Amino acid sequence: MSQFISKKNFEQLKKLAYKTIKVKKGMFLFQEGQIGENFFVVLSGKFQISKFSGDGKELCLRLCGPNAVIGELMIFSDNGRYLFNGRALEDSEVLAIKNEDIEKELLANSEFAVEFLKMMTDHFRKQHTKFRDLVLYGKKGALYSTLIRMANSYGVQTKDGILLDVPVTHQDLANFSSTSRESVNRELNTLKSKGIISFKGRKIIIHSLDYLKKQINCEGCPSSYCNIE
Amino acid sequence: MSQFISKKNFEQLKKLAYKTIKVKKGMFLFQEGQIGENFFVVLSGKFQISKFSGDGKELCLRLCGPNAVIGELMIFSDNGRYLFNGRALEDSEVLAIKNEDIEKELLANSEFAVEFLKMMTDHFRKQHTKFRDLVLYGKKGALYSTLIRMANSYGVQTKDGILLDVPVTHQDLANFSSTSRESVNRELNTLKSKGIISFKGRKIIIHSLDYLKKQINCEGCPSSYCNIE
DNA sequence: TTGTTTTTGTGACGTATATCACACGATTTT
DNA sequence: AAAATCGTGTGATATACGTCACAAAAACAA
Repeated sequence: MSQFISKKNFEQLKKLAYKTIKVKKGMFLFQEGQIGENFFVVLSGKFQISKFSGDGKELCLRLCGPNAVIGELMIFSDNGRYLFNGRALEDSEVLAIKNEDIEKELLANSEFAVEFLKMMTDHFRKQHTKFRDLVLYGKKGALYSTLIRMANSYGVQTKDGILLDVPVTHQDLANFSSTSRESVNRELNTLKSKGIISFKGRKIIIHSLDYLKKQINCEGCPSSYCNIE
Repeated sequence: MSQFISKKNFEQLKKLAYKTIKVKKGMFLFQEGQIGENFFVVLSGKFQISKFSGDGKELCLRLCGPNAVIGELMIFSDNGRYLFNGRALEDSEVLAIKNEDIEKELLANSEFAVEFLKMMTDHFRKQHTKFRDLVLYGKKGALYSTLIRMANSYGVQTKDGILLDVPVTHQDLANFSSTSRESVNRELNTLKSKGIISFKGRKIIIHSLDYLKKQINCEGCPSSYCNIE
């Protein structure tokens, strides 16, 4: 998120914080439906942003490390309920900022306003692309989208391909793709047999990101949008 | 859309328009992927907002009549490409407003800014709920969601139930629900056999909106979000 | 009116994918 | 080292849903 905002204004944003919160691994910083008028800047640790579906499954949407802005960007909104869950995957620490303090700053500081609003629209656009992949390209598209995003966020270029240097299980990938563990397993193995990916221990190496992108018409999209953060 | 903004500021918004555009029935006012830095206020007629999926099918998201704001609310964004298609369902007329003129006004007029940003966040939230229904509750959920939204937008309370007083075919409902005409037909007929809905000519009467809402956990959501506009 | 087009209804069938069951290896705990 | 837990792999089966084919009904046009 912070790539969308200049260092100066990001510091300005952090100055608006009124407290820091420590969140233990596994705990929720916020949950969907809760009333809450804060949002948060991650200082350390890692958060998973998700929604629960009717039958109790968890759809994961983002994986957020330091400098990510989480919570909601629902400024000037009356009905301030969180749309998502934010759970710490590790012991973490965040800055909490009140919506109303952002609102005041927006009206007072137009340079900040421009960058903040830009961040907001870019965030929305990012979220939009994720839902698009889920809705318009089905389960397989959602998995491919997840792999591409993880490559953009955690990919390490090696001579062999792009190593997804993050510990994820097939179940995790399933949660990001609204599908089942078994289906992920099968699809990964067919991708492997096609030579698109391979495994190094438990981690995935992507040999042809292009193949994955082509399947979901993800041609032009810059990696600043197309990531998992 | 306009319910989120006061009459005064809505008039202010319209004053920023630099031209009016007539759009013939069936024509696109804008298409996804196109570069475009305008957005539009519908003066007359009706527009359908949609996206095309990989295999050429059309996912419909909104149905917009007079006073709706369409195009994008992507202010301060560099890469101004439309995310959606906007097609006229009838001969229509719109006001065109340049993003940059909104941006200037936002920075100059803080009363306008507050209301406009509120409209923006509410719009995001609305869009979010639509995608949520599509992703988290499957085909059936998407159909139920579409029926509920149409009830909130076009429903007429009669002694018999809520009449959806808008001409829609099963194919239209399928397009709004990312499913097939045949599936819509079957699902509508099972809803009918359960007494949830019935037909009056080609139109649908909903006898138990609650049943539909319960299926997709749509309890608290105010009809200002949960509509098709 | 008659013919044409659009919309709806329904059976048959195929595919995608969820689910269940269980095995196996790897890793962690005791 | 043994036991327990966790992640992965894979077949069998069930289900949801799309597609195809075609018929009937309704709406519209000539």
